[in-house]
Amino acid sequence: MVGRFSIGEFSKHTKVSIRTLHYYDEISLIKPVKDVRTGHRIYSEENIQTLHKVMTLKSLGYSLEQIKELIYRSSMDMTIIESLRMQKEKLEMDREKIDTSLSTLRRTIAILEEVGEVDSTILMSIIAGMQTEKEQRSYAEKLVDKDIVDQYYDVSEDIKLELEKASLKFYERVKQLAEKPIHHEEVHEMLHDYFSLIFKLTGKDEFQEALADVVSKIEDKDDDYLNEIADELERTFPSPLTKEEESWLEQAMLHYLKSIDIFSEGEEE
Amino acid sequence: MVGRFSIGEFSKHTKVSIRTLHYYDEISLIKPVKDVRTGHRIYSEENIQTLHKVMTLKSLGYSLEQIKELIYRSSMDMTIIESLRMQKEKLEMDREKIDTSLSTLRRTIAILEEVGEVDSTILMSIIAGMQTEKEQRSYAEKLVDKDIVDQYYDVSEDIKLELEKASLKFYERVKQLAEKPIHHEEVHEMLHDYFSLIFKLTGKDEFQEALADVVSKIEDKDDDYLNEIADELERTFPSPLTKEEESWLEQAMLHYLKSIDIFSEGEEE
DNA sequence: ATATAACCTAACGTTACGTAAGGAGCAAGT
DNA sequence: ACTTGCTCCTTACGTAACGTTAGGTTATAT
Repeated sequence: MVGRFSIGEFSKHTKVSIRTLHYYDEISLIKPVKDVRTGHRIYSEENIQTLHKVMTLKSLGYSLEQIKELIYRSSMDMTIIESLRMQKEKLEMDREKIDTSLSTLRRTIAILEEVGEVDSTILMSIIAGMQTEKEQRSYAEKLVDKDIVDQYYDVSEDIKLELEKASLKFYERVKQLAEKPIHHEEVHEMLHDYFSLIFKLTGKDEFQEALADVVSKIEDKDDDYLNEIADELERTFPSPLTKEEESWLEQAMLHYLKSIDIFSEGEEE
Repeated sequence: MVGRFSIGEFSKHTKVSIRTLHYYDEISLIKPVKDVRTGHRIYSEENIQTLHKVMTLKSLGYSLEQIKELIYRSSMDMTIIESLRMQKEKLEMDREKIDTSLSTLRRTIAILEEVGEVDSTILMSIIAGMQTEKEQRSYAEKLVDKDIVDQYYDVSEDIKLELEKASLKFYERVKQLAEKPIHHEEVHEMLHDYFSLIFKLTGKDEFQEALADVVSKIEDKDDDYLNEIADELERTFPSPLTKEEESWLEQAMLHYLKSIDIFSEGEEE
């Protein structure tokens, strides 16, 4: 007899586990002949071909259920091309997700290598920020002109890294100082450092412009709409600060902005 | 009471399903307080932060088991950087797989759009060939000089497509003609077309050179080794032809090569 | 008081197998 | 004749991260 294998031989030959073959038999994907007397499965040459098709489609990411449907038509016509296109789209989406995750991981690793140890809540919110950059952009475009948004987000990875490190430091200092009075010198220093860096990285004029734009855009919208957006923003991109720290920071910022005429002249150093 | 939510409120606020919250409670990932009287879960602000960390890490591809370990240390030290690196490597591997599958899908779709309908076995073996291009290269490098292998594989997608379409046609014709005598005119024509195209696409001289190299390399090795490789090759990249078609083709090729002096002068047209 | 909404626990379904557990049939060695 | 040992069989639980009933209890609205 040529081309008749026991399940063990078949498994060795195809490098597919016996359990897998049992399973494929069970779900009627590959049904070998059965020896009526012993109940043993007998595989043929044809089963090799079929198994090979299965493995091929599996490597393209198809489920066994889909494979079962595809495999038993003898000619691959226009129906299958649709299925291939869908599979392609699915994989393209998977790839995009992986790409953003990889970018996030690279940047996070870079940050940690420089900074050493970080409060986990803060780090997580930075990571979340990176992971949701695309969504952030769509949100931002609801509030600000697209070219301003582009200008803010289309910067080099290096600059992003600097900004992320700055935010990290900033949040850490907020958490440290949140007990102190808002007119304390260290508080002033912290805010000064933060704004200076932002000015340096995004350009002072540009930042002003964007800010002014946001303010004017916000004035146009009605409150309900703004509350809705604010709510959704909080959900999607939560801050690492507690409610108390948040309101403390708000006070401190107001005080700082009042104390120096922020949008007037050059900052020293 | 500020920041105390029922599970329904919490679910609406975070957009995480109630079932998921139940599950996270069950596996001790997020444990809200429980009203001792009613048994109802009561979520706090802190739970929001934790849930947010969970979602963030999940978006990076971590399992809930891994997340549980990562999440309850307050500072992210050098231990986590290792974990991030591993996750990065994992994603990079995933990405590579997806990329080869996408390339295969693109090429397959292109073929089907041009050719229309195809025998499924043949198409599958072409797809399998595309999916295993990398492995094929490593195998080829065992038999042929690396630069010859490179020369063969490092060609444009267009040329690859041409070759794949040619193989497809070729196999189809083999299956059609396999009954006929090997000296039949159509058989001669088929082999002529096939070799002509290969010569055109890879260059006749280059093909000869590669072939000669293979032959000389093979002569060096001992039979056991060659049989082993041949066996593994058959397993990994099976042909769409049956045993009979295969041996018919071998005869036909021998006849063809004898009938014309293949490596002599120019082919017409 | 009663209807309805919100909550609870328990448990099965999903995907593609891995991993025992327990048993049958057949050969070789003692 | 008995015991190993090998290959095969079926049955069935475990995995990850929930979705989806089902059946029962509590909270809120009328």
